Amino acid sequence: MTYSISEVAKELDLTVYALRYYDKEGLMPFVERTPSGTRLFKESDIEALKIIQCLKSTGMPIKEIKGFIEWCTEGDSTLQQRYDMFLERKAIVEAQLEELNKTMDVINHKCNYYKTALDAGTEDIHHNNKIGNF
Amino acid sequence: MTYSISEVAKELDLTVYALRYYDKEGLMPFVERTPSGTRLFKESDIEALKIIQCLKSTGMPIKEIKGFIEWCTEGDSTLQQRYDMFLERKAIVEAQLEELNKTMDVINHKCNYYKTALDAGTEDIHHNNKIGNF
DNA sequence: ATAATCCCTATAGTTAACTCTAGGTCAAGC
DNA sequence: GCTTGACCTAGAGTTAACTATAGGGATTAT
Repeated sequence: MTYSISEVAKELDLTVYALRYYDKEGLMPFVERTPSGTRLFKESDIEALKIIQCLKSTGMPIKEIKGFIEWCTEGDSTLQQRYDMFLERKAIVEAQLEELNKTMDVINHKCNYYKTALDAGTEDIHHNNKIGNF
Repeated sequence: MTYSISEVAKELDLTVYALRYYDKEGLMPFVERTPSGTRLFKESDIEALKIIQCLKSTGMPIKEIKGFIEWCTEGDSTLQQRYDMFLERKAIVEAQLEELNKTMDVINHKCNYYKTALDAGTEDIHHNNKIGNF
């Protein structure tokens, strides 16, 4: 069973344009074609695209993802590089989580700040501990 | 006590170019100038910039942040909007955290996958449960 | 008093990741 | 056999957020 590019786009919630762009950038060397050139996506291709989306969501640029895909096509000789890459990604995501949690703290503070001000009817309630002009 | 633009840039770990760009985009209407036009940053300005950085880190575009800054200059009549905005940001950050945690799960799976393959010397160890071409 | 070093504005250039258009092919339905 | 709709490529255009350059003014160090 295979899927057309528009079916895959719908499934992964991205555009047909984006998929063709990924292909052009070398992220999909595994996708086969009909004799007339139409892409045929297998189930495993969709799984591969999900990994690509995962890497993208960590902030990895497409050119680096391409490098990873190339390692994959080179077989077992690149296992170490690929392992190291995922360890590095793990560290990056850990840092992002930490950052995002700090951001959440600030946002929560601001929610409380504005809740209090709104209840009081004025921001002046935060007179001296009002920071940063707002 | 005031700070120069380059001192603020160093403190907040961004470039002088970026700070001037933010100013041009209307994010810093509160920063004062010397008679000759040099920006003078107060402690409260730096705190405001930290909030701006926080909002940016949630993925909020600069034009929207500008809207928030404008509300701030309009006083208590915009308290409700500002409160709603932070509630919305909170929801967004919650969703981002959830996404990032899912990403982390996938990355961890891949770390295990490659650790196992590396120990075995070959990716073939994952024969039938190998998904997505890698 | 002059050179170095900071500051300024205005504006042009950069980059990533799409997004869209033009022009064409191909398979299915009427 | 012809229209319709999905597919294709090549290449131009878009957008956000900087980043850099050119040209000039002010302050500090020698």
